[in-house]
This record gives sequence, C-alpha cells and structure tokens, in this order.
Amino acid sequence: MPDDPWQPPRILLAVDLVILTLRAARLHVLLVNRGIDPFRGAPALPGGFLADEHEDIEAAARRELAEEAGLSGVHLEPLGVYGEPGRDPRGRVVSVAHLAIAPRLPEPVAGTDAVHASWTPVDDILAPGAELAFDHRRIIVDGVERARAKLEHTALATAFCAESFTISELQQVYEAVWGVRLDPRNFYRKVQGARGFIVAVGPMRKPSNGRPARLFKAGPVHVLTPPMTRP
Amino acid sequence: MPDDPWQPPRILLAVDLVILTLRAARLHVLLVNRGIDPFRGAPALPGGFLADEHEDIEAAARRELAEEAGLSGVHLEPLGVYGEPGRDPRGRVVSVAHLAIAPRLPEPVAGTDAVHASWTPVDDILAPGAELAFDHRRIIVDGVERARAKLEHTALATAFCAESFTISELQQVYEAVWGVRLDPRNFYRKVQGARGFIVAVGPMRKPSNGRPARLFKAGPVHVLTPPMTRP
DNA sequence: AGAGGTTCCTGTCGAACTGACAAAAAGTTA
DNA sequence: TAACTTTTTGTCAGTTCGACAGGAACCTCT
Repeated sequence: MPDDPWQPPRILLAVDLVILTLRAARLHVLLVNRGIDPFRGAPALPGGFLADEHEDIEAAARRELAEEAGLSGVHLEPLGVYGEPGRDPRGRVVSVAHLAIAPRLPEPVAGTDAVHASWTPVDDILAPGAELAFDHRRIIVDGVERARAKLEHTALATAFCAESFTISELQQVYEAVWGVRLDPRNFYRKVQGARGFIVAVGPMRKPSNGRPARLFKAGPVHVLTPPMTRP
Repeated sequence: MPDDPWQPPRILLAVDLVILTLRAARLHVLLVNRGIDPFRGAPALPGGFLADEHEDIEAAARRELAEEAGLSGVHLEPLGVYGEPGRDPRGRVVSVAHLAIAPRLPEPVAGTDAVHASWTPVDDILAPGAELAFDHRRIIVDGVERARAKLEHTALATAFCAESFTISELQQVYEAVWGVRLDPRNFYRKVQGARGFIVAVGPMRKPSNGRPARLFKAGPVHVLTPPMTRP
C-alpha cells in the first residue's frame, strides 16, 4: 500500500471574544446577532476568522475588538482553545477564545461595523433557556470563571474601572463579578493592605450624596500580596 | 474591484506536550531529539500534527502521549496556544500546548515509536545557553509556571505520585516544583487540614530508615481549602 | 442654621491561621 | 543497647480575618 506522502490536514482558525464590563452594578458581556447562516439570528460572541495566513492571533483578536465593539486599549488575554470537531456545521473550525475587560460606561455600542452588538447581563444569558450560537455558552462560562479567579490574585479588577476610581467603585467590581456582598470596611482594609495594588491621586466628590471619597489609580503591581479572598 | 468571494486561510494545527515528572527529587520534562529538518537534532517537546480533519484536539494530545512517551491514564490539561506567524519555517503552524503530569518512576522511556525520548531536568534545559526547537522554551516555562500555580490551589500534586504515597513524598513534589525547602511538620499539618485532599489507606515501611509512614491516596476534592501557600 | 441621612474612613475584638521550634514515637543500623 | 533517621503530635507567639462600632465629611430638607 504505497500511500502518498501523508499531508497534515488544514483547518480554519477563528478568534472569539468574551468582552466583560460593568453596567448598573451588573456584569455584562457583549453579544452580536448573527446575520449569516449557521445560527442566523441567534446571539453570539464577537469574532471571526484570521484575515490572512500571516496575521498574528492576538492581532486578529484586537482587530475584531475594534471592528465589532469599537474598543481599543483594553485588557486582553488568551482564554482557551475550542476545537471540538462538530462545533461548526461549515467544517473544522478551531477557535481561540480571548477574554477582554472594558472599563465601565463605554458608549452603548459605538460599533463601527456591526451595529448589532449589545451588552447583555451574564446572569440572563447564562440562565437556563437562553440560546447561544455554537459552544459560546461554554466559552462565556469559562471566561467569567477566569475573571473570578484572577480577581483574587491579580489586579484585574482595575481593568473594569476608569483611569481613576474610588474604593467603593472597585468594591462594586468584586461584588458584581463574584456575585456576593462584601463588607465595605473590611474591603477597604484589604485593598489598602495589598501593596502596589492602588495608589492615591486626589480627593473627589461623589455626584449623589455622602462623604467624598479619595481617588485612586491602578498601581504598578499585578500580583496581589496578600490576595483578595473570595467568601 | 469585484474581488472573488473571500475565503479564510487554512492553517496547520499541531499539539505539543509538556510532560512533567519527578526523578531523584528533581522536576524533569520529557524531550525528544528531532529527526527531521526544521531544528534537526535539537531537543524538542513531543508533539505532532492532527492526524486527520476530524480528530479531536485532546484526542490528538493523548495519541501523541501514547506514541511518543508510552504514557496513558495520566493527568492532561490544555496549556495554551502558540501561533506566532514565524515560529515554524515550514509555514503557518498553530500549536495547542498541553500539560501532562506523570507519576514518579515511569520506566525511563518505554517509547513505542520515538526511542529518542529522554527525561531532562527542567533546571538544565531552562538554563541560559540551552537550545530548544521552535518556541518550546517558552512553552516549558509556561507549563512549569502553570504547575507551580496549580499546586497552590488544587490537588495536582497527587498526579506526580503513585496511587498511594506518603506525606513526605507529597512534600518532595512541592519542594521540587516550587524549588524551595519546606518544614515537614508544618507541611504535615497543612496537608491534613485541607479537607478532602488526601485520605488514609494503611501503614507502610520505608525501605531505607526511620519511622514508617502512613499511606494516603488522592482524595475526592480538587480545590484545596485552605490552599497551600508558597513561601 | 440645624436635623437627618448617606457614604467614607478608622478602630476594636475574638477566632483562625502561620511559621518557627520542641519533643515523643517507631523504626533501622552499629 | 545506643545512636541515628524519619514520622507524628504539640506548643507558642505573631499575623490575618470576619464581624461590628463609631466618628468624619458631605448633601438635602425644613
């Protein structure tokens, strides 16, 4: 059996984006409505194929981030690979999922290309009965879990905030992502105790009511010592 | 400019394996000597292309694990994606790296196919001056760091041990992977305090000398509470 | 101006945890 | 039997953590 010189298979490579942000003290993820046929009309994660054979994977993720969400300069990190053979009816598609964190209050969509993007509370889209294209439900679950875990040991929470923020705003990030209530006094002590996590900038006044809060910005350290422990 | 209907590029998908184990109280990684031309003769991680278009990625990793290392039934988890455009001179190759943990004392190689596999101390191969094919140095660094981090919060350390083991054997795992010395008495207390981490089986005698140690096996819990803290 | 309300910030206190070290227990070797 | 090695059980002081009290600073309403 003189089989021809074996050639490895060629597959399609895509990137998908789990973009998280905070809106109204709830964790939201950016979803688009699919316009083309596999899962047409269903909500899906922003993403797409590599533009050409020489495009870097992270560059493709940043390109989709700008094209489909109008975002740039946000936190972006690889999340995982999703390549189960039957996940895409069009053929063998392997997707490299990325996790992006957007600061609060980015304009509702501001999409340049796909205007069909919208922020959706993760609780709603992960509730039983909600439908998502492909295996994007699993990808969102993994992305949220990654964010929850990294909030404990890294300064990722500052990526949810604007350049300067108050400690209670930072606390809202932890409460929304973890889905718990935290004691403001203990939170204050712990955040201040983690060296290099946040540094003071100046005082401000809160628009509503109450004592004005000090303003902070993200510090130089990305690994928290001691870590923030989840209840 | 009626450009033809755009077609996404097709790329080659590979799997690479970082297989870690303990030998003589040192952390080792399995390396093969490349027999074909890109980086011929240089040490490299075991791995290869997808067998066909329908092979699952994790299945490909397990296949390479058996073919190139003669291992089966060991811990295996995805590590990350390495797809930088210039990393393989043959073309656009995207590799899905996996991390595998082998119990101590698997027979030196026992390779069925590639007999050129050998265990190498990670300290040696990561020392400046050592040469590795492709970007495999970076992959090994990431794999070791993943193992170090997971030892803190999960029961991954038991994957380095045989089915039953003593507490001091478990301590050797932590010391080798973290590269530190630990107090046996505090380690004993901490391991016992993590509920569900290890469960007792029966007493044994140590071959050399000293008081016989109790035998344990891996418990049902994979998330350690409280975690093992790295000094 | 003062009362009341809200939020921010500083403390306090007991329980739990950690790292450093002592010492007994149970074997092997000389 | 003495010496040695390794495992196992404690002890103890310093630190951290969760729960809670209370003062400080601002707003709004009367």
